[in-house]
This record gives sequence, C-alpha cells and structure tokens, in this order.
Amino acid sequence: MDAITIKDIARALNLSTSTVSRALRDSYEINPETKRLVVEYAARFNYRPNPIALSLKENRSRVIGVIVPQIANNYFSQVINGIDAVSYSRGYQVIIFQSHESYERELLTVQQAVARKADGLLISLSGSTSDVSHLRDLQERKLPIVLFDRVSKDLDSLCVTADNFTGAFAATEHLIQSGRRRIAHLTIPSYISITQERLAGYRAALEKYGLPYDENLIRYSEFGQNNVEPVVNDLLDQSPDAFFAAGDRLALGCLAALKKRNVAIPEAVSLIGFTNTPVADLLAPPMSTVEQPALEIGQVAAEQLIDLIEGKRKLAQPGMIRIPTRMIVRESSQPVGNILQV
Amino acid sequence: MDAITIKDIARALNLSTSTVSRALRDSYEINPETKRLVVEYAARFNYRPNPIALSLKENRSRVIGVIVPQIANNYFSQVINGIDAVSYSRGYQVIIFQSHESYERELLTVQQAVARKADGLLISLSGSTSDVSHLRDLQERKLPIVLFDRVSKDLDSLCVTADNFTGAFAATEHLIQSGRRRIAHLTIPSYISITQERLAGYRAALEKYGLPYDENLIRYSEFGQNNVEPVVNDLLDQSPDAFFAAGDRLALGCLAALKKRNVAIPEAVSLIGFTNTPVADLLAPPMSTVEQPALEIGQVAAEQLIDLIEGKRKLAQPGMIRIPTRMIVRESSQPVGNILQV
DNA sequence: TTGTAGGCGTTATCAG
DNA sequence: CTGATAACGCCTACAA
Repeated sequence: MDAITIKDIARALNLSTSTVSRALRDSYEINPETKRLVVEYAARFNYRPNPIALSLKENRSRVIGVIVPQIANNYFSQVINGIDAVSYSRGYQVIIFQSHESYERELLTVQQAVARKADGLLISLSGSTSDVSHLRDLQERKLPIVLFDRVSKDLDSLCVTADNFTGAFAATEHLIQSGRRRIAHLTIPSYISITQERLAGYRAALEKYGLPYDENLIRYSEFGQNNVEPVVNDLLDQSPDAFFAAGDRLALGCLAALKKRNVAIPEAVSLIGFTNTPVADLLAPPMSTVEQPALEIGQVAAEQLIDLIEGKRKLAQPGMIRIPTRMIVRESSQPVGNILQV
Repeated sequence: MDAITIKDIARALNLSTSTVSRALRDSYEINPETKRLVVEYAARFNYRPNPIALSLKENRSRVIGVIVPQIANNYFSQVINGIDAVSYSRGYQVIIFQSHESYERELLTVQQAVARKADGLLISLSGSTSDVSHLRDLQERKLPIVLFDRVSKDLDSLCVTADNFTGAFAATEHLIQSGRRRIAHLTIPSYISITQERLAGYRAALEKYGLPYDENLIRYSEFGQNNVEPVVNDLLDQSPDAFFAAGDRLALGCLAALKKRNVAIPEAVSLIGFTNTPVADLLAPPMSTVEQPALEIGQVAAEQLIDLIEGKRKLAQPGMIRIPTRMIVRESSQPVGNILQV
C-alpha cells in the first residue's frame, strides 16, 4: 500500500472527502468531534497531503528553482547552502540545475524549472549568457526571478551580489599601501558582471593613488581552463610586484604557479585573491583574501525571492543588494626580508 | 497567459484532447494529417506537457531524491555532480536534501522526498543515523533505494562506496614501506561504515608487516568540530612517525596543525590523507592522498538507481559496488634530509 | 481514426 | 455542519 489519501480517510470514517479536507485544514466551522476523529485518524496513519496534487490544483509548487553554472564549486555550493537554509525554514523546496556555463543549457534548465512550476527562480548566469530575453519573457509572465553573483543590467530584476567594487578597491589599496605599484589583475571573462565590477574597483584604487592603468597587467582566463600557469608566466614578463586574482581557481593557480617559479611571496610579489576557500584558510598560504560572502548571498537572495513570491514585495522592482566582503590579510603588509612565511 | 495545455491545442484545432494527446505521443494509428497539424501547432506554441499532471496520473515523477549530510562539502558536491550528469542524460531530475548530520532531519527529508513522489532515493546516511528502519519501510513499499559512501549493513540495499579498505591498506602500506612504524590514524566517528572499513584496511596493513595495533594512535573526531589541532597535538604525545587522516577536513587540519607545531613533513612525520580536494592538489602540500572517487561514485549510484527504477535490475538484490581509489604520492617515499618540499 | 468518460489527490463552490 | 460536484492537465479504456 502506498501513502494514505484523503479518500482513504473518508472511506474509513464514513465521511465525504470534502469533510475530511476541511477537518484537516481547519477551515469552515466543523463539528469538533468529527474533526477530532479525522485528525486522529490522519495522525495515526501518518497522512501527508500529496504536494503534487496540490501543485496541480493551485498551479504552484512551493519549489524554488536554482540555476548555477556548476554545483561542484566551493562558491556555489555555499550559496546553495544559504538558499537551502532559508527556503527550508520558509517551507519551500529547492531544485538545483546546472548550466555548465552554457547558454543553451541554461535555456533548457530554465524551461524545465518553469515546466515543474517552480514558484520562482534564483539564477547565476552562465559564463556564455549575454542575451537574457528568455528571462525577460518569464518576468513578463509574472514569474519572480532574483539574480545573484553573475547578474545582468539588461534585466530589470532584483540582484544580490558581493560588493565586488569595494572589495576589489580595498584589495588594491592594500597592495598599494604595501608599496606595490605594478599590480597584475587576473580575472575571468570580461563580459561577466562581476569581472567588470572588480576591475572597476581595481582601477579606482589605482587612480586614487595616481598609478597608471596598464592593460598589459590585465589577463582574462576562460572557464574550465584549469591551468593558470601560462597566464601567470606571461604576466611575470611584465615584471609585476603584486597579483590580484579575482577568483578561487585563479588565486590558487596563481599561488601554485608562483611557487613553482620560485617567486617569493610576499617579498618579490604580493598576492591577494577574491576567494572562497576554507581549505586555503586552513593551509594559510602567503596570500591575502577578499572573502566572498557566499552563504549570505544565498540567504539574502532566497529571502528576497520568497518575499516576491509571497507578494510581500512588489514585482518588477529592480534593485541591487550588495553584500559586504571581508578582507583577510595573511602576508605581513610590508615586504619582510627573506623569510618565507608558511 | 501561462503555459499552453493540451486543451488549448484541442480547442484551437477543433479536436478532442485525447486526439491531441495521441498525436503528441504518437500512440495509436492516427490520421497523419491530424498528427502533423497537432505537432506543428504544439511546436509553434512551444507546448510542454505538465510534469506535475503526469506525476499525479502516473504516480511517479521522474525525480530522484538525493539525501546528503551537507551540500557545501567538496566531496558531496562532486558526488552530486556525478549523479546529476547521469540523471540528466537519462531524463530524470534531481532534488537534493541535506540531513545536516541529523537523524531527525534525515527522517523528515526522506518523508518529503517520498511525498514528492520521488521515483527513487540516493542516500548517504547522516552521521547520527544508526537505525535504518525508516528506509527499510520504504523498501518494503517497493521504493528503490541506493546507498552511497556512508552505507549500512542493516539495510538490504545496493551500496556504492569507495574501496575504503584497499585504499586505507595501500596508504598504510606505503607509510610502512617508507620506514614508518608508529602510524597515527585520525578518523571520523566510529559508527560510520567508512570509518570501520578504513580502520580495517589500516589494521590489516599493520598486521601484514607484523606491526602492533595501538589504540592510543587512533582518534575519532566529531563532525562540525573544525579544530583538528588539539587532536593532533594530543596524538603527537604518542610520538607517531606518520599520520593517516581519513577525510578532507582531518587531513588538511592535520597538515595545518603540524606546520604550526613546526613538525617537518615528511622528515619527522609522513602525512597521508583520504581526501578529495582539488585545492590541495593545486597547492601540492607535502601530503600524499588517497583520492576519493566522488564523481564516479555519484555516476555509478545514479546508474544503478535508475536501472532499479526502470526495472532493468531486480529490486531487493543487495550488493556492494566498490569504486577503486587512487593514491597520489606527493612526498618522496623515503625521508630525505632536511629539505622542505613545497 | 476520433471522441467520451473517468480518474490521479485536493480543494472551492454550492446545495443541502 | 456535511455532501456532491467540478476543476487542475494528462492519459487511456471504451465507445462510436
């Protein structure tokens, strides 16, 4: 026998399904005795309303669709954790989809989420998404959408991201104040929103201190290309005295590449990363970090989305919520002779 | 207007819903012309069958429930990635639930998954689950279940795990062959299946080489307790000449603690971990690794489960599938004077 | 070849 | 206070 239904209860108690339904959801005045009977029976047989039937009826699902480029990624898995925590506590379930940095795949997964009657969507755009008309269509159909991390200015939606500008500014300023002048900037593809913001922060800090902005010190690294080494080697030809790597993979790859070339950190070059790696924290490499507030981004994005879904906030009221970053300084701020800190 | 339904098509084409349904799923012989019309119209208006209605009708959902202790965990997120890849290609969607290492929470999420009419369950047991009768009940109701990683011998189900015994044996043997004799073993709570298996492998290797099994060299560390340092310090009092840490957090914590105490690795002690950290690979610390085949475990588990769901494999045919581990030796195998390898 | 009717589990509406 | 009915979207016997 499968799960018990309202019908089963009705039959057993010689009632109609509607009476049982009412008794269970405490609507209309109902005979207290009847209600007691039903509730008791339901409890005894562990009755659970069938969410699928409810979805069909109410045309909603209490499901939130989350679309991320990759699940197996420290940053995104932490964001998902935040989303899950909030969703769970507010009675929603989460279905996760991966776009694998592919626009086509993103289209597909969005369709699936819609087909599943997700009540709302949380999306971090794929690395190859430039056109967001698929999302605009959905918005016009009144589907709540909140973007996080990788957002788009072409969509009038609520966005939740780290405060990339301020974080990058602080990181760059920190390096400048440590006496660095030729700061290399290693980042992901240029068309992604966070790249732009971080680059802007970097640039603003340079300007504040009257340092030149040198294109040669900027490098964009594609996704999936795990080998950061050649890029770093390339940059070393520009004789930088610091590296600012805007991402986990880039920062750690940079660290590894510099070690391999026996470039002393932070004596020869300083290194700071825009990262999210508890592992790196644990190992405490000679690399400072601007920490991405992944968990909080997930929590806030989920809260906002659920507010939208439940009508606690008007739709189509775009905006940008920036979650502050935190800088963790691991190298001493001034070059310190020849002692390698490990 | 929301998504188009069969009814809409029927109305537009002056047909009955059943005809449309048949045309779309190519059943019964149908007038080729009618069929063409329907299919065309459906394509033009981007018709998608409502999976919720289908679920209600067919009492299945093409959804696989995955229950892991934590999502934001390198190991599990990789497993999920493997599960997702296989599920996707075989037309299933994945709903992920976290048990947060809590038995009560596991019960709840299992119920939710069942309520959602998941066609099958992939579970890695929570750290506090010892009683699996909730799962046995479901099995008796013919719900396919495959356990992975943290399995239980109390449930007659298919299990997919890393070959923990062989991996631990190889790691220990490697240490012994490097001249180590007092090998500390740092592991997670004892009641979890993988702990036992790894400990058995460790023990078997000691036995093979006639080394004593010393309880004082074994330490169990609870979950969530991020600070491995005191445990390592404690173990150092037992003057071990090697550490075998059975898990990411433990291995990296151990590495950090040893560095902090200025214990030279691998000169003073060798370190080998049962891990799954691409980050550590990148940083290449002086720690060898028995790599957990997370992705493959996920893939195999998903394949097995879907085979069960689709009846390609008989239910209630328990068994254990062991995915081989791979050892990555990062320290030189013999103690090598005083040169710290970074 | 096509249409009609019934049902999956639930609730809202309307009638008793 | 309770029961019958219809509806959500889809499929499938059965009837025509």
